[in-house]
Amino acid sequence: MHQPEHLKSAGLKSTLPRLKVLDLFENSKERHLSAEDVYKQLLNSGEDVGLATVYRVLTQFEQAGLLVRHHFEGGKSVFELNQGEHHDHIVCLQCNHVEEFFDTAIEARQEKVATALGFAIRDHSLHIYADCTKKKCPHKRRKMAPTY
Amino acid sequence: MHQPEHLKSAGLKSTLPRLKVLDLFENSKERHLSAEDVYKQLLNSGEDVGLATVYRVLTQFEQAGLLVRHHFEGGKSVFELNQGEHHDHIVCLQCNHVEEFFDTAIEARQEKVATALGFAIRDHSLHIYADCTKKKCPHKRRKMAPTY
DNA sequence: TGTACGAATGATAATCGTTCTTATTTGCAT
DNA sequence: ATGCAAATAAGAACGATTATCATTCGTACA
Repeated sequence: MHQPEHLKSAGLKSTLPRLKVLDLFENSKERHLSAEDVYKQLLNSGEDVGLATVYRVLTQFEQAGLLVRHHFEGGKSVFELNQGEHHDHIVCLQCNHVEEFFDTAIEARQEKVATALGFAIRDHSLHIYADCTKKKCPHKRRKMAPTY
Repeated sequence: MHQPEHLKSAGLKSTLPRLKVLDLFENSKERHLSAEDVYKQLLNSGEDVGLATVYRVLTQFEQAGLLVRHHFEGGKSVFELNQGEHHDHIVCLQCNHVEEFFDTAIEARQEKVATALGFAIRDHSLHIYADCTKKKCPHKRRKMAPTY
């Protein structure tokens, strides 16, 4: 477990809540978690964290570059581990599962378009909302609130 | 003024608040308005509408296909007239002005990617957040809350 | 042209995700 | 060990949005 170094190098004290949150993202089945998701999972694991702390920690991790924040439809922020390579998202409308993809052509065209309009891209988000074409959606249907 | 027909054909009674909101979108300088924007502008015009009504009407118009809703960063929904042709958005980080664009290559690649992953696209949103490359941002700086 | 009835409205309470406040606890350098 | 700044938990506060409900309005029909 090399997490304490992650935190230190990010200029953050190595505290229990922070370690737990980081651990959750590194070991959870779902890559994409909302604050509420993180909070509930920690409570279920017997941890005693406050919701406010979860929000604070997630924001700090985002600023430290450990996590990436996404705004899918539905009003709540969703976070995932920052593993360097940028990617876009396709959200299954049946089960809310998130698939990641990266397309060089799309990225390149975005640069071209922005340049043509006189802008320098700082960030972008491309979300595709789609239906599975398979007869039975292979993604496990979620009973709880969508996690994205 | 052919608005009453718009409403009728959408299965909506032609009421004063609805006419006023539609009129605002058709005549406002800004294409992109939030619920709060609409509410304030109507109040400034001397109309006596309730905020709840504005939210209700905007949602109905979205469902009727008269308006399109966008979720830019910042937590609030922004609406614009639905004029048929889909387009994506580039948001100026200096002034929050929204520029629209459409790129066939990007659209095509999205289809390709989705198909390859076994999805049928139902909707998508591409938001580019960028800085103006001109020395002075040509877009009027907003003093009020961002309208996008 | 009036009228009745259901739909639409405005005021306000409630909800949801998130942030702020504050008293208390914790990490860690000394 | 000890002190102090930083971090925490609990809950209040917040902004955007939705729900509730009594009142008003639009319109089909007499």
